[in-house]
Amino acid sequence: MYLFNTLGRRRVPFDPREPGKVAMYVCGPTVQAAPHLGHGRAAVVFDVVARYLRWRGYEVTYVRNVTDVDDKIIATALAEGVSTDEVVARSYAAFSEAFARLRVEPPTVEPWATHHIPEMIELIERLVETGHAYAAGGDVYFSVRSFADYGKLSGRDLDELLSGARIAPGDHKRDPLDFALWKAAKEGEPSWPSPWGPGRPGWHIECSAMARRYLGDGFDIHGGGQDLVFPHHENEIAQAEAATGKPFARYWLHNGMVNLGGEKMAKSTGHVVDLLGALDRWDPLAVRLFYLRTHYRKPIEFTEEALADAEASLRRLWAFRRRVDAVEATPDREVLDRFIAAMDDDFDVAGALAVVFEAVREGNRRLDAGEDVGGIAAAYDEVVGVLGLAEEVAAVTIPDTLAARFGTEATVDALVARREEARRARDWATADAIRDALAEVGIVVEDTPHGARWHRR
RNA sequence: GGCGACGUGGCCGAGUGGUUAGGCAAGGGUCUGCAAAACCCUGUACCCGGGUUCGAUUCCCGGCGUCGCCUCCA
Repeated sequence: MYLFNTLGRRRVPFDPREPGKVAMYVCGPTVQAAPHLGHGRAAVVFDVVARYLRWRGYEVTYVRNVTDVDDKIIATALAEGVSTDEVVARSYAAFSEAFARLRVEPPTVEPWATHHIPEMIELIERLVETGHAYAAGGDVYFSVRSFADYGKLSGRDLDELLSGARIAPGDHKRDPLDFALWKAAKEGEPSWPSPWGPGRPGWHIECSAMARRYLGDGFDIHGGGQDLVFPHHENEIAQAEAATGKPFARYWLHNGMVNLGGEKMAKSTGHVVDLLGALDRWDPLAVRLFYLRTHYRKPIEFTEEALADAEASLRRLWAFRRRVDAVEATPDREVLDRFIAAMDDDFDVAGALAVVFEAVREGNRRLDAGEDVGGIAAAYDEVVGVLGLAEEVAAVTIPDTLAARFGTEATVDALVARREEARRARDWATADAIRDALAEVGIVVEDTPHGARWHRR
């Protein structure tokens, strides 16, 4: 299995810290506002990474944090005249709902920043003790120049960074490159006691502290959006490695951005497509497929056509599976092997999807020929399950009035049977009327040589 | 300006030194009461200019273009 490691910018063999086990940490959302399409991508991408690794037999510990203390949360609360807790609760609920609808499995651990202040303080203390950090005016800063490896992830050169660096008013930095580990409390802000006085953690320290808390040093995979490479992940490495002298994370994976009109979606500029809104408008799994059909490291452009396209592709997949009843066969080995070959190559989901579509075509062909498709259908269930794209078969209820019109019970099966009866009698008018009536309540009926089949929408 | 990624057929999107990716859309056909689904057939694409090579979309150099990071950001 090969991964593209941002650290080193190369495709390298994946070799976990402990055989058979994978420890991974992914930067989760700052619960400040409603999620947009970009947040969904990161969640789905790493969901598939975790699902796939588990499917391949690894015992995966997946940690995805929640950042619940931050400048913008405070600003939003202030602007709306509500508590920060309220802003956090509202945003967290929206993220959770969106992720669930995208069929993102919950991580093994979902640590909240504010529940890990002691771990952060401890890490900061170690940095101060070892001379990598200094307190100034109630703040504590990381001394970037004290960490020789600074820039190794993002490929930055300290002297070139200088031009962009700045010291904001009120900072007590000794060097413009330094960044805050701890910020002294200001009036009306949430704060916690610390050796440097009341305050709150800087953004970067939480991830270093929580990743170490749950996964230890030298854990396997650290993921996040490409926009976090610098400075966030660079800083995480600096803090953790300066404090411990040990490697922090071994493989760094970064997902590409979701663009809108050629430009990255960004919360700060309001240049976004609301995620929950999109999930209302399109099938959530079509949104999931929209994310998945492009390699995770590439940017994707949001367009309505792209979503419609994904929906059509999904329907093709699902239509095949509906043609097959219960599957108890052994999954087709070739399909599985080709799927694995694609996924093992830095999670080439697009390539893996091609395998699925080819299997579907072969399956349909065999069904048309009256041949057995058990192995293919079983393989389909395996791989589509790993990708989280299987159709959800929900219970269907229809109004009694509809059934009454055609003199039958209020079940889809009863109406379909009634229609079959009409068809046998060559009563096309009744047959079509039933089909139309079912269509109005979202049921599609299709005739096959072996009788009618129906499905939702 | 610095660092990095990318540029594939109507659209989306993998991949490869020389044999069909795949999806969507389109046209033709088979099947079918109609419809839907499905299957078959149809498109020889890889930014531009050099170079390496028997041969490059695939490697190297240059150019053009797009995007990301360099400030909060999935």
